[in-house]
Amino acid sequence: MGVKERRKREKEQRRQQILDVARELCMRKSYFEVRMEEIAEGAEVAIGTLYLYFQNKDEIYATLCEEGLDILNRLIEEALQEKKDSQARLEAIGRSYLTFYAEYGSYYDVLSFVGMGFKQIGLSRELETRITQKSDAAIARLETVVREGMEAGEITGGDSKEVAFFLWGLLEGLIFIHRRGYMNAWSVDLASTSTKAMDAINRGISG
Amino acid sequence: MGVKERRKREKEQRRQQILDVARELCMRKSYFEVRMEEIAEGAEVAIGTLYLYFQNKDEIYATLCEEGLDILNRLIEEALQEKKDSQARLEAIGRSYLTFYAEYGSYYDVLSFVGMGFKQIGLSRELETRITQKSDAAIARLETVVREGMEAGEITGGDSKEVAFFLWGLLEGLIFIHRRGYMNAWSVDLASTSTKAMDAINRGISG
Amino acid sequence: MGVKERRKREKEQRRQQILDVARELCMRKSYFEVRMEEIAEGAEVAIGTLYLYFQNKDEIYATLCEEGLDILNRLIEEALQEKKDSQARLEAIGRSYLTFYAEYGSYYDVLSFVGMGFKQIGLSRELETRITQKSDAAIARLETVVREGMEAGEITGGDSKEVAFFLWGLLEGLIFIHRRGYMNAWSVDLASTSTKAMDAINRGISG
Amino acid sequence: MGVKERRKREKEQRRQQILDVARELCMRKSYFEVRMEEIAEGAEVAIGTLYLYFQNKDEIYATLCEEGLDILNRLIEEALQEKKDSQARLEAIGRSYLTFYAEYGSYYDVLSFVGMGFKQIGLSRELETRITQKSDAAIARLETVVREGMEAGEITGGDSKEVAFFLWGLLEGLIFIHRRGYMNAWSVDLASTSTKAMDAINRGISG
DNA sequence: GATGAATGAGATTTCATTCAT
DNA sequence: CATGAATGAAATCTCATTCAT
Repeated sequence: MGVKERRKREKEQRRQQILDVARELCMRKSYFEVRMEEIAEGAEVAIGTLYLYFQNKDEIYATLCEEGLDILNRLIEEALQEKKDSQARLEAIGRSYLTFYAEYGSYYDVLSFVGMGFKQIGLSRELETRITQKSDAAIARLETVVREGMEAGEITGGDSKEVAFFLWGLLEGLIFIHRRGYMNAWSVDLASTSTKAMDAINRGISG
Repeated sequence: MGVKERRKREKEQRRQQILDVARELCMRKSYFEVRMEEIAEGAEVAIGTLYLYFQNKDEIYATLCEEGLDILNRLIEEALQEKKDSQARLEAIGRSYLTFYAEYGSYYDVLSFVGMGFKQIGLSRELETRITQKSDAAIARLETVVREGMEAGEITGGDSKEVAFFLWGLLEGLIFIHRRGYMNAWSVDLASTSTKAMDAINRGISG
Repeated sequence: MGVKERRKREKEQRRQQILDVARELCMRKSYFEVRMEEIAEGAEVAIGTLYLYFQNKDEIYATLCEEGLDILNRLIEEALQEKKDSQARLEAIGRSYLTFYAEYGSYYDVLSFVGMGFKQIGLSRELETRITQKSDAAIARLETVVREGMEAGEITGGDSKEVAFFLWGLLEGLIFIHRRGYMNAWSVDLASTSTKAMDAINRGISG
Repeated sequence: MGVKERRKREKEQRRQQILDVARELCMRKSYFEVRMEEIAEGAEVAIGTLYLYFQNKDEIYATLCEEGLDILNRLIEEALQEKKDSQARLEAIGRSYLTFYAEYGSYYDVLSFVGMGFKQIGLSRELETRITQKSDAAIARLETVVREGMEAGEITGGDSKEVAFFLWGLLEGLIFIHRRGYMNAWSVDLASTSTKAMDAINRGISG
């Protein structure tokens, strides 16, 4: 009985090991440049073993996306606990996203390809659906906060979806720029810049 | 006499034809997925011909980047003509970027890889330098406008570089999100959203 | 247990198979004309398999050179056993070289490019060093025999290196001529000619 | 009338120019590495022009061989003038060959491929015949000298063809070794070594 | 005669995936 | 379950030769 359990646990561990290595590699190079052999080597398994845990290379990638979205959604949910004020709630979401980028940067890089390259990546419909759902969940959460803020009269700006999108866009863009090295090149600090940006936006949309 | 001229014209046309096809393909797939054979087929030339016009695949890609940056910088410069007010100038730059994305979207996609994948792409130092310079020029232009606005007391927010970066980040992020299809999925309009975002930001940073 | 052993043996066999085919082809055409595809076909493996055993085409070629030099050096060493007289020793070396050409002719052809084309061939420094060393070993052996003969008063002619080189040159040249078909065209026999040449030289240099 | 002549002269000059460049290049790299474009550039003509003067790449190569053989035969003929003694005549031929290598080294490299690679090179039968004939002429001349020496009792060694071949082989081999850089590596001088070799051989075959 | 842009077959090399053990 | 050698399609790039001007 215990044997079966141990087997299952070991299997899950090995699966995670593979994902860990793949994520690490996707952080350093483009997905297209990561080779299955590298993943196998890093995870200390044979190439063939990768195919016991994942249907193909794309599924590994998609699984990373899913994991990343899970983390992001969890971070957002945690950050929203006990925050009543709309401004504070928005700021909490923003901070979650920056934390996600800072602490789970390898997931971020993977995720930034979602949607872009997915038309070309062969994925099981099931996995694609899950990713789309989780992706939507994050946006939906943000939009809800904005809408509630508007209903409470704490936020102005008309359409809650539009406001949600430009808040998201601001963060996404800052990270995009940082990731590509422009901030370092110009000696600009991401944390400071995003704080100021959030403040400015908050002033601009406060009711 | 005219023969030489015509030859030169034809050569330039064919070069453009190759770039047009390459740009179109880079828009639909990742750079890594575009094959030289496809470009050749699309441009109706033999594969070898591509190598008469460009040293290798990377040079084609880099040339696209350079062209894109030239267009963007021109659009920005044109938009800034006759705008005296800082708010108007910032808005003009923002609109230039959106126009660039709308009208030259295929360039945008190519450019969004700049910095990201460049470490892996083998480019002549000369070309790489040109691209970096042109990339910096766009940022520098934005920062100058912000700084002048601060000096004129029309803009607040402390560091001009930080403000410039979050303005850029906002636009970059909105386009990023739009490009990945989220706006369409949520029935959100890019133009409307970005106008509102710029307004909010302007309110937030106006002195 | 036996499985591992058998695998190793099979791998070595396949490696030899590839080298055999490559050597055969290098014998019939110039190295530059031999295509990887031909080698693969001849060895009845896929092209990709070649790259499992050798880093690239040049390494296959270099390995052939190394193998050839090993055989040559072994033949020379064997031939020198139990020969006390300088004349006999020189003759033994000469005969070794002719044997090498006769029995391992395919190696000879490969080796005759060493030094000539090597500047153009991209080799690992390690392999290049090994080849140079083994190449030098053969010459050094010959020179030693000549020098010892001079010290024993059995050989005259002044400089041992010069004498060693012209002995080597004689053999090299005879084989060169034979290999190019001139001897057959003129109905001249290599064995007979080289015996006479060695005799004449021996008379010319005997103390 | 003069126009036609000038045209013909110019054409011959251009042909020579092409051959000069090709020879120079064949000296520095293997024939297979020399590109038609390089030859065209060096000769300051268009690629297409090469094909007005030669049917294909191989014909350029073969023409170089032919020219080389012409020079060699002329040198030998000149050297044999007024030499009565067999020893002197043989020495004269040897010296011719060394001179040929020293002064027309670029031809030598080209010639050393004759016979070796010719099966693979597509040549007009006419040109191939001419080359074979000229190649044979050099050997025949040597053999004649040896035979006359034997008839005069100045040379011993049995078969004149065999003796001729080992004399030729000696020179060929020494140059072969020198050309591949071994003599330089071992600080051995070609001129000195070949003089000693000829002396030794002469002693060995003198009647 | 001269040009040189264009061709396209063919070379080397890579890597996701399979399958016999 | 795990292995990893083998596969072979596909990618980039080269270069002798042609042909319209």
